[in-house]
Amino acid sequence: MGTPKRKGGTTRSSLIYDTLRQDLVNGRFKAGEKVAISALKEHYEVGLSPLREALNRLAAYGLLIQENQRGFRVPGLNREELDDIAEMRRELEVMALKRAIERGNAEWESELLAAAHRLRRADETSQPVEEWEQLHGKFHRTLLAPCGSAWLLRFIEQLYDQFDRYRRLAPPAPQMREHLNRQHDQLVTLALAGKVTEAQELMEDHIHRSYLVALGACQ
Amino acid sequence: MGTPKRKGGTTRSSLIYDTLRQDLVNGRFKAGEKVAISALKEHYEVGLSPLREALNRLAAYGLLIQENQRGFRVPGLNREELDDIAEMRRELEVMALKRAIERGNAEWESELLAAAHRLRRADETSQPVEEWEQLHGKFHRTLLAPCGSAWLLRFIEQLYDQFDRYRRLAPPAPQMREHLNRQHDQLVTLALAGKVTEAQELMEDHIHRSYLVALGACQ
DNA sequence: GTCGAAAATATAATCGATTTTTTGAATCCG
DNA sequence: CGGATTCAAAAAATCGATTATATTTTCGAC
Repeated sequence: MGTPKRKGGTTRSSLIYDTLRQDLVNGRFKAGEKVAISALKEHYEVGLSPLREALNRLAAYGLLIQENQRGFRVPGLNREELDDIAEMRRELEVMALKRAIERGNAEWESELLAAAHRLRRADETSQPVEEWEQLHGKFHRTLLAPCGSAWLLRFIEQLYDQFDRYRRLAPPAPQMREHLNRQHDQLVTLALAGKVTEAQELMEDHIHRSYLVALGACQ
Repeated sequence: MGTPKRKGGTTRSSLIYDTLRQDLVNGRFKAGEKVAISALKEHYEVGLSPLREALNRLAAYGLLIQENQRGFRVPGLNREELDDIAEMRRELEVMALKRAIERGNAEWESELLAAAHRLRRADETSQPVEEWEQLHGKFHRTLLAPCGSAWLLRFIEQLYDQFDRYRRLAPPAPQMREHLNRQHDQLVTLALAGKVTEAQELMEDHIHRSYLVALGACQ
């Protein structure tokens, strides 16, 4: 019958992968630190096999560093790496934005407006930070989604995670944050109006300002 | 002493990863096919744990598709995907080439000449194809190596592998191949002369011609 | 014959234990 | 003392077996 016997088709490996990815991006592990596998095992109450599979995936994704025979380490935080990440994010997101604006359809416009609205509301009602982060990521993904390139989106997602490791660790900058929030709405306006160049310039500025905030994590 | 007691620090997991990566890029698995884990286990004479870790890495890298509770599949080959891969490769390699030319030093110039020479020689003496492929990859990596962005190089490497899945499967096109080989030397000349724009244009053409060859794998 | 349910089989995922390698401390010459 | 060497403890990697899930087959009712 209509029983919720719906199988999500999930696996311990994937669950722990998602959890660890979140925790790594959120800076819950000290940068540069060695990963104590058996401690994780205890902490997350998970077996060794699924845990190791998740760690292997995370290393291939770039959120961990794998060293043969000596396990996994959390990547360090340093300015040069952040420069690289921010620069690549800028290049790729600007590229994707152009394509998204040119290819986005009416359905996309609605979703984009909705995502921006939810983000704005979460900010005004000062929701828990994790809630806001979720909606923020969702907004940026929605904005670029119709760019037409699965690989481009994949790389951008990866860079976004890398970038967020720094940004979430940086000290709060309320004024800048407010400015960044306003830019989200401006991005929507320009995107819906089809103003490619202006939207691209705004995106550059948006990422640059975020970069300035994220820099605070490097000292 | 000079004893070859050099510790490679390798692991079964990494060995099987490298082997599988090679075999996947070389098209030794049918596209779209489900991966029979226990068959691989036998074939490569490896245990289940290291094998699964390697498969997880390959899925995160994009050479396999992981589906919870139903194992791994080899990605299919289709034109749209190839278009995406080639287009991204073009964008990113052109970007990297500019930076590499601007930042490459004398040491790089020597290595680039050497890599081009080895590639040319392998072609003239008709070495085994695997030898040539190795040197070809090495040449392209050397060309872009000093671009200064680890992430850019990482993405390019990934796309190169994806692209090669198609190219190596495509029927031979000796005439085009010869033209592509000449372009390698021209790329070196332009790069060493610091002619950024011309080198970029040549790179675009090079990737486009390779794309035309690779298209042959789609029918 | 065919559709659907239920048992049987095959495969994926996970566990617990073992082996291998690294790390860190203690020891031994020079 | 300093530097290498050995040994013990810790950690990583791997194995063999078990459990859970998907897939195939069988079987009975229509």
